[in-house]
Amino acid sequence: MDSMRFPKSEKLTHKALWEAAFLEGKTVKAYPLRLSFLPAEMPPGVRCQAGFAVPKRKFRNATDRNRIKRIMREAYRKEKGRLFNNTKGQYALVFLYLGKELPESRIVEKRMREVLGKIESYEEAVED
RNA sequence: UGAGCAGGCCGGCCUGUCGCCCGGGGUUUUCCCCCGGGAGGAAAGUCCGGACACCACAGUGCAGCAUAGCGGGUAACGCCCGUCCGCCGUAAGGCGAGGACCAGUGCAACAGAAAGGAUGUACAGUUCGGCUGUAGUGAAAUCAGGUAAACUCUAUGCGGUGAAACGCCAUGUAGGCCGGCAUUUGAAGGUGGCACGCCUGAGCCGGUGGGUAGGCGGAUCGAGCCCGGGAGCAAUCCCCGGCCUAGAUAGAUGACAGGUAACCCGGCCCCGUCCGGGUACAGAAUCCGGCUUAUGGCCUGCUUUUUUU
Repeated sequence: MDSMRFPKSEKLTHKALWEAAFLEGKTVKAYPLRLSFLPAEMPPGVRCQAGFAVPKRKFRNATDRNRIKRIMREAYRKEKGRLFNNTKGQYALVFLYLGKELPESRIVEKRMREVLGKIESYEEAVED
């Protein structure tokens, strides 16, 4: 199973798509994470593209922002397999960190699981 | 040993699991596998100086800005080294916008009658004129002095923009139609804070209609690093040999677990080869040389001295 990988093709790099997902996408929260997701057409072989953001206002040092983004990325990398198995759609995902302090990895992983689960609920509601 | 001064060095290491970026190789559409490399001393602030790119290989004048003993180093500097002077410190050492107030203008606390078109009080002198002297305040009293991180003057230097530069490819700021103005006696545009000057030069302006998308280069070999020798008080320079050392672009260089060194904090009927917890400041973005600021620790030399033995 190669679902633990997170190659460049699964990174949300397209600026316009990022803006669209952030501003127009559905938003779900599991503090300290906020996820905005938008159904979007993906390149062949890619299910979803994910981007991670930490507000500069709350974390002035680039090292802190980098560390939080890395922790979020690791959590997504570990948990995305479940999402791919339980959903069908293709999405652009933007994760925003809402906390004010440096997080612990296991808490972020737990919240990541919750927030991805809400996409599954969303798909079920749309199908009905 | 205490207190202090100067300089240098390090910025954890090991193992495992899962990952990211670049290069090379295998397989060669993909998928996947192997090997190698992958943040800092400040990468930071963006405060100076350059390289590089475009505008005239950036020219003249004005304005503006910067620098300021003397000598040297350097690609260059507001940096560095040496030295004189001044100030601070017992000292080791540290600090200094340290040119000019015989060009002009301005400013000046307290004291004092008065600090620039002054002349009060007391006493004395007198050519009887606020004319002269003394006392008194002050650094200075018609004798002038201080001050330029006051304007200013002198000398020297500085053109502008800044990798979102710039070049190439792609592109609906295109192509088409209508009207007007121009084609060397020149439309229009470029350049700078301004005026000149210089350059491009056959298109330009208005209307109509039409709503897209970015990618690649620049870009990692350079005033480069290391060892040794030489010149010099030193900064630094020269020579021989060796080395290749991050290149992302919503931005890689990581996450987790377990050991361990050093240091810090806390604990103890037990003060140790103990137990528990923690890991400074901080993330390359075109590249160099500096400065400044943030920060954990180690080492060396020096000063002082009775603070201790």
